Amino acid sequence: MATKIDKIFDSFTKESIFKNKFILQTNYTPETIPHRDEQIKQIASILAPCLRLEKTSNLFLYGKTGSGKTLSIQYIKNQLLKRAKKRNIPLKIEYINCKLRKIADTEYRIIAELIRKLGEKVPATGLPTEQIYAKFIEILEREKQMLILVLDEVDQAVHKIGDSFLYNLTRINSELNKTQISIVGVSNDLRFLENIDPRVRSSLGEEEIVFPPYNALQLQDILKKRANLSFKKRRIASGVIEKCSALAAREHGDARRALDLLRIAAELAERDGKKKVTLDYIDKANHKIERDKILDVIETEPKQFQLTLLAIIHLSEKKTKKIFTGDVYSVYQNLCKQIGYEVLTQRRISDIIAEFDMLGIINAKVISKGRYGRTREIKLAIPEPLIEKAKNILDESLFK
DNA sequence: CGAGATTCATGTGAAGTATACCTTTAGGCTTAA
DNA sequence: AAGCCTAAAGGTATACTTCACATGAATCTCGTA
Repeated sequence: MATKIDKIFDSFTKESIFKNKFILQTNYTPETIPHRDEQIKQIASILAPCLRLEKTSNLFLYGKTGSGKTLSIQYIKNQLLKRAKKRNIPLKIEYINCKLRKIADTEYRIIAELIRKLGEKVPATGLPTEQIYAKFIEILEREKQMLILVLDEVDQAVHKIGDSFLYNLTRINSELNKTQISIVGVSNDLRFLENIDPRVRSSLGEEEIVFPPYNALQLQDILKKRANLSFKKRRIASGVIEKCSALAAREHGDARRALDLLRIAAELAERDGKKKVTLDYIDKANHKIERDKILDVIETEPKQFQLTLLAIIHLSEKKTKKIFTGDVYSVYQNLCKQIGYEVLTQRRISDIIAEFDMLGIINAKVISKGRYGRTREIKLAIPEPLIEKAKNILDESLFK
């Protein structure tokens, strides 16, 4: 045992593959952002007036995951803040990711989170939403300033809670005297603005910028630049970068995916005590990412959600037949009785199943079986080899 | 045979309920003058 | 009398339930050729 642990420590104290691992991590904002010059220029010119404390147009950014939206807006945020600081301009830019559950997935929570970012405390519940807005406005009115509000993944929030909060936000300017507020919406869904309140659409979509996916060559370029900074010399076998790019390009040009692949591959190689990242580690990394992503979601889900998922897993193991809501519900009921959990109604389970669909853990489609009614046709979207692990996690968290 | 009507199993929206938590307020107790 | 603490009152957000109506194609019904 001791020797095993020694080995692990050895591989870490021995010289590392990395020179600076941080550079490959997802929250790192690089000095330059290749292949996004056009977009950055556009965003910059749209947001520039805020340096003169003029209200800028609201802005909307579209693009698939890993196409550089968040990165670009963060980059510009930093640049603007740097300048603002130098010249003492009261500019604030707040970034909120609307997808985060329990943090920013209701109107109340979004505003509350915003207030917290501005450095004030608000209770998690109990206040009227109206009052939260009032407090928000009050904070803004304390001094003359410019606020740019970045709402990442707004489509998620709107899908869950509707677009009224966007309307309220766009309207808030009319209640402000000293401060002006601009909104930058970020969305993965290209058709997002089509389905929302026209008033919001015209206000929020004053300017729109599309981020096209990176192609394989661009991905390679990005990876090379980052790899040079992040790795020591000659630690990457030939073809590794190319393979990462190719895999990520297949996933609609997701640069984040490409970087994760490279970083995790290197971590795995390092853990094995290797000095070079070779091609086979890319495959391992690919599996690991997929696994971690799914298992992590499963693990952090609330109990009732986990029970529902377990019911679906049981069903998908047993029979190859299609799974319907009714089946899931009866298995779920049995599970609840078995473990001694409270049984929720089918209405609620229906919603929970819909949420799993959104998360991509399952694929569910509403179908009509004619004479035999209407239901969701459910398919588990967890890769075969992961199902056992998923089950273990669920058992672990439910049965103890 | 084909057009409508029917039917089933559940989707889906609206309104209601329980719970946890917040602020306000009134009363009671302590304290200092 | 002023100050402070506490508990009750009154209010909200959230997760869930209840109620009621909407769906939509397979199947049934029945008039017609």
